[in-house]
Amino acid sequence: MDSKDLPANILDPNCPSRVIFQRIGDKWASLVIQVLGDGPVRFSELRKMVSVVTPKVLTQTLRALERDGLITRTVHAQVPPRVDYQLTAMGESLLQPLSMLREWAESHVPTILDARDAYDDAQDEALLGSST
Amino acid sequence: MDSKDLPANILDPNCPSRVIFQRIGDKWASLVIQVLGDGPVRFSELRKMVSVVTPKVLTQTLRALERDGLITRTVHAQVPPRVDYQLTAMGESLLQPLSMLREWAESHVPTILDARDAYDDAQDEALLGSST
DNA sequence: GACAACGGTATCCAATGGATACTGATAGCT
DNA sequence: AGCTATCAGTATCCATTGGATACCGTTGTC
Repeated sequence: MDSKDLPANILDPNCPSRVIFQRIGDKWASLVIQVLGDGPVRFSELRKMVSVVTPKVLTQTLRALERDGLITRTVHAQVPPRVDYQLTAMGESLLQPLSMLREWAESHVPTILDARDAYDDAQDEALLGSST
Repeated sequence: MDSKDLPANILDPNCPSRVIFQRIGDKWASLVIQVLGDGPVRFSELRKMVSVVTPKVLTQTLRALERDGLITRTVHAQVPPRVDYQLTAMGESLLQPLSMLREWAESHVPTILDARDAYDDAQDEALLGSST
């Protein structure tokens, strides 16, 4: 069997769902969306809340999210400028799946840290053993 | 208020949950885990199923997942060699949150593609307008 | 003894991410 | 009038990562 029996396949590199899946998994995008879950936030606030992201990368992330229709960008004609970012309805629909992931991550922190320690110790021993 | 009233905070760059959250969001890791959801798979099979990933990057991904205790690596003493990768119990517990994300991605493909087209068209027009 | 199968490494180059400095408009202070 | 601060970004440069490709070691088969 091949991948034909899967529906809208994320495993197919030509399937747009894969691209979208990876946009969600982007290092900063998912954090931004979760921050915006509480309402509109302006650029400088986002920078503080999603620490530590450089302005260039934050801009890239926001543009990508805007392009995909997950957030809106509202410029207020003021000086100094004020730009608000806000989730769209589609963006909000991402909050729940994302928060499940976040909960998973938070609840498995200790187990994973233990696994890392054990793995690293095993590596160290293997190295020591091979040199003696 | 600051971030103190959030529990195990993903937004805090010093919190391990953030690192773990981003490992899950890794471009290849999440795909590998979903492929392994159906049972153990050997290296070369993984390469085919998670197309298109280079061996170097696949190895990096697998080592990282192994280190975090999400998968196990089993070497069979054969020639040619056979190495199976398999989810641990913790790895399996990730399947459900991941599949929710996958379902979200798959179901929103058309909307997002439309949003992209609209955005790109608007950009094009803005460019044309500014040059005339 | 050449070749194929498998699970990787090694090497090199391109793309991405990140640190830092800077811009442009204006309001407020001195 | 000039200096400074605020804000939302750009511009520039460098480090890290990701990716393409070639190659390796082992052993069974021809």
